[in-house]
Amino acid sequence: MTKSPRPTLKMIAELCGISRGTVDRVLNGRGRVKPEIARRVEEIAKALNYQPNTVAKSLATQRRDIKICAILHVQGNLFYDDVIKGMEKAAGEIKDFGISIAIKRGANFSVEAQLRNIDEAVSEGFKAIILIPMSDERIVSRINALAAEGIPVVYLTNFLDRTDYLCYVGCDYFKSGKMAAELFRLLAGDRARIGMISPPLTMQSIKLRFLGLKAAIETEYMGMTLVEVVEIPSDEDLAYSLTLDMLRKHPDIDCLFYATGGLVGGFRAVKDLGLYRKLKIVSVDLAKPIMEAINDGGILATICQEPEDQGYRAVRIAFERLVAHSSPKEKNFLIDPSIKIRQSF
Amino acid sequence: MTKSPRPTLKMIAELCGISRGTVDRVLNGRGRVKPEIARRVEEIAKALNYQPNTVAKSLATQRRDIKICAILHVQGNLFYDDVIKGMEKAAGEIKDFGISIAIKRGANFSVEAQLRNIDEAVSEGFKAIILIPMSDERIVSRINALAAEGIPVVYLTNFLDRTDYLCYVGCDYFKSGKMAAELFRLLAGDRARIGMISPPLTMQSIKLRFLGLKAAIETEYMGMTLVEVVEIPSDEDLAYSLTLDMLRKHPDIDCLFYATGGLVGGFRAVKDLGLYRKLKIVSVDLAKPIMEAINDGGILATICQEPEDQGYRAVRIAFERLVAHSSPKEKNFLIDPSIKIRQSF
DNA sequence: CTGAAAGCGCTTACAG
DNA sequence: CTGAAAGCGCTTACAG
Repeated sequence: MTKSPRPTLKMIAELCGISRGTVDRVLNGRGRVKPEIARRVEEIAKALNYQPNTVAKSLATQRRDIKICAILHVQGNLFYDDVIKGMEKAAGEIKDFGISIAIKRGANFSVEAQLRNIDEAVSEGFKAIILIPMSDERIVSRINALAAEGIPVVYLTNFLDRTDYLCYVGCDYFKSGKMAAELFRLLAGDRARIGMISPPLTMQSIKLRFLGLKAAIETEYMGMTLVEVVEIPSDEDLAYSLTLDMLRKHPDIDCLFYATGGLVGGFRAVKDLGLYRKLKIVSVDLAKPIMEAINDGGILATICQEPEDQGYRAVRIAFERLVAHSSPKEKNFLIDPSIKIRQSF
Repeated sequence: MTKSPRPTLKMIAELCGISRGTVDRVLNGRGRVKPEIARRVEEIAKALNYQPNTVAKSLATQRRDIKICAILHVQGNLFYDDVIKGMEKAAGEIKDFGISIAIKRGANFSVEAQLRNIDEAVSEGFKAIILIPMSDERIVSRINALAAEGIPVVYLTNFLDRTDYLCYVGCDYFKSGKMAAELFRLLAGDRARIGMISPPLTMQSIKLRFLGLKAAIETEYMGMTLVEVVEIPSDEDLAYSLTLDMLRKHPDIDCLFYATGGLVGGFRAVKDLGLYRKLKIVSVDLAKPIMEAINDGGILATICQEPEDQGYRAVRIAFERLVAHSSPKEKNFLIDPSIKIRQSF
């Protein structure tokens, strides 16, 4: 949307009466330039509002293959497949810039595996890392070491306090908790009585969702009750017995917020109690049993976190950092949760 | 995600024992090459799976500014502001490719203005056009003429039959109609009685939404009734009187699908009848009165069409055509409708 | 500390 | 019909 010819390195060099190499050194902080010259170059660059041409930049550096590493831990739902789909889409867009992306997968929720993957990525010369960080002290200090080595880190989905990172890309979990409250109001009325089944609240992101729901109930939906919150990992048998226990203990529960795996077991419990399609159930994400239950009327809505979009964004942000040395406008890139219902598919 | 060095024009030239210029002529169809040479070049290119480097391509053609024109007609809601926001985002990403984008706005729903804008764009040398086409014979033939001149057209939001276009980017309106049906089931039960207020059904896209709702009711929600459909433009006074008429005539209506502007007038009618917050109202898009009514509990949900995403996509598709000469994988790029509720904001 | 030159992978006059 | 050369805007050894 500009008209006048965009300023180039060459123009600056001519205006300063020096060579392009020197201008390049100044503007890219490659050192060894006489201070007064450096100052002059910077002035002129600013006066012209010089913006380096990223296309030319990339072409010039094309010989060395710059690599981004995405480190994911495996999980048993469609989530990561979609994240990867988004990453691959972005990869296609940036490959002509001489930037490629590799994906490393570690064992499910293993801190050791994640540390190992990070070490590998560094020794293999990756220039940026995309990571779903485990909430662990060792990861925290490893991340900060990365920052010191000049390797930018983009967090995906989960967030780590007290670390030096480039950007966090993830769903607005707090909001998704609040949205669950509103959904229950729409489905069951102002006095909904909610049972929540959640993954362990140790992960920052998971906890935020719970806090969102809680905050909404305490401040805006005061007629509603959060009857009980049960934390379970995605284990079908545990899900069965814990869901059963909760519903037996609280026959007044009319809403279930199923924010984790273990849905097959959970549904067995709901059915055994004759509550299937009676309880208003809202879930999270899009695993296969969720899709089936939505079609079947067992789940009324699910709150998704747009995994494909997350994967795509994370790569684009790392890319822009690498190619234009630019940091994202927002330190936290929060993707809006989206509500899916039966006809959404 | 490839390993072996990517083939270049130069490699092909060397393998064929000819110059890069000639290879370029063959691969870009610039003509005047001896057939047997052309054949050989094409063979080798295919064998190597040669993909031109778009970054280099763009740098080479940077001297001439390639322009994309987006032709919108003004409308009184936030929709176009968001579309433009998305376009500007894409514009930022592609400016270093030497491609810029300009936006022309015509009078609201004026076929003449749209034709004029198209003519202007052509004579000003735009290389691609993004357009919200009016459903009109003159537009149809003008579009087809564009195609003949080699100017690709990307449709936004609305779609035109029997035309030669590059891609259609828009919301899946049929699906959004079906989603409305499911929302009413969730909000009012299996026997919901729905009144629909829609913009004139002449626009393809608007009609699809209506058809989606109708189809859902006829095939899946057979207990529900579509009591009446009233078509009104976004005129507050008309909206008032027509909404009033409809609700008086059909006191059994318990759901309102407000798929157009004129909401301020419409709400006045609803309030005058004492039905505010009693009727289950679902709307479409995100104008200001909609936001207010959602916060107020007057509207329970609104089905949005992600205008920013649409604008962004349209530009990227035009861009990819211009720079890589590639057509999008899908002729129709349907963006999923998204459901927004009170806590979504 | 600085400049001249070659190169990234393509396109484009120009000459023949 | 074809090739040699210059150029797009940057980076990178290399020489001094």
